[in-house]
Amino acid sequence: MDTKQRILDEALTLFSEKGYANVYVGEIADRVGIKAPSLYKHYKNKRAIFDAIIDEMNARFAEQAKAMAVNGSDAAADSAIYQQMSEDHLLGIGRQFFLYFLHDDYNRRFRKMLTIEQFADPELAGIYTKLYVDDPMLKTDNVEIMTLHFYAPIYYLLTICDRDPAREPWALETLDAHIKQFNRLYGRKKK
Amino acid sequence: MDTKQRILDEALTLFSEKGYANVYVGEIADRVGIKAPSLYKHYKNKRAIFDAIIDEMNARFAEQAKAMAVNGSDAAADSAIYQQMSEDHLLGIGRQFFLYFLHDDYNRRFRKMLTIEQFADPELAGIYTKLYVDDPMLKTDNVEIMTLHFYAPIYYLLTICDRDPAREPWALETLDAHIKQFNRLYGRKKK
DNA sequence: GTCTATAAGAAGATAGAC
DNA sequence: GTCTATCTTCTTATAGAC
Repeated sequence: MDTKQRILDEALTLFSEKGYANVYVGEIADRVGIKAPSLYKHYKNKRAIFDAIIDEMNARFAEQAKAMAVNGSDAAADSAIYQQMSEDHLLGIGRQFFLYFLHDDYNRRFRKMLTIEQFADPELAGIYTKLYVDDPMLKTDNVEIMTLHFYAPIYYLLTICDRDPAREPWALETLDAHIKQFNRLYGRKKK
Repeated sequence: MDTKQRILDEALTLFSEKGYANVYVGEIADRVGIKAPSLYKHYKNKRAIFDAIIDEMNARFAEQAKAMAVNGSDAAADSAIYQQMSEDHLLGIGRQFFLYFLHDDYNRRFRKMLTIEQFADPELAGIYTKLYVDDPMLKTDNVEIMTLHFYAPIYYLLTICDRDPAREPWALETLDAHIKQFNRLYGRKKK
């Protein structure tokens, strides 16, 4: 990875742990293995590093959305989507989503950074809401509440683990129990 | 309100909007109507203001918990608690909880401040988890998932409104729809 | 592109008069 | 308890050599 990208990477790590204001350029430079002034050959100033992270993220998620769009836009089938899935399939989807977002380094750091910075910058609040509210929710027909009932507990468990990673085993148990119960309440297929 | 308390109040407001590091002592002093150095007659340093907020919060919530304990510790009845309630009663509980936490100034500001600072300080993470995970959850018998299904969507809607207050009307509609659906899935009494 | 040296400014905190 | 003046430290950012 080139220096310019490594700066972004280390900066994101630090921002996600301490927040933008608590991270000093010298700290980022240290981690990259250069001195602070060298960093200014790659980025105009500290804010430009932050903005570059946001830009990169927007690009990544746009790409992800494009890939999703292939199979995710069949609105007519939405209302039946949960009933048609087997419990095992639902469990798989839940676990996959949960573990991916929890452990994928980029997602985890970016989510934590947004959590910290959301109230200071309306643009960041908008990005957060888009990623964790608007994008995941199926709003067609009457499935909005069903999706809320499926998704909100998963989101809730995710934020708990972000705060306290030691709770992950409990969260995974709870996640499974949640989805089984969800399937009992909403589902038709039993296996 | 005396100056010492007003400092706490203005500091909490600022911390909840911008985070600890982005708030300057001079800014707090300005809002109180004094100069920064005067502030040091009331608190040893900036951190002491923050700590005093945490202490005051701990005291408030401890008191609140004591009041709750009078009627909230009947574990044996927990498993039936949701079934025995009418839909209107459930709706009332949900709305009351949601609106109180959203609009009570102290709760709102304190929650936002914790959201911002949680990753920088394990103690704050612990407080957040205690307030929004451990305390609200009934862990007795098999009600844990049922409570999760009732509570997680409410918590989720709360965080959305913290980020974007304009979504409150939508959140209230969604809240009602959630609870009605919850009651349909879990409840027995219909009115 | 990286370094050392350093400027420029911000922010926390203290001294001492009133 | 509040003020003005000031100190000190920290942090961003630039200058200029290599």
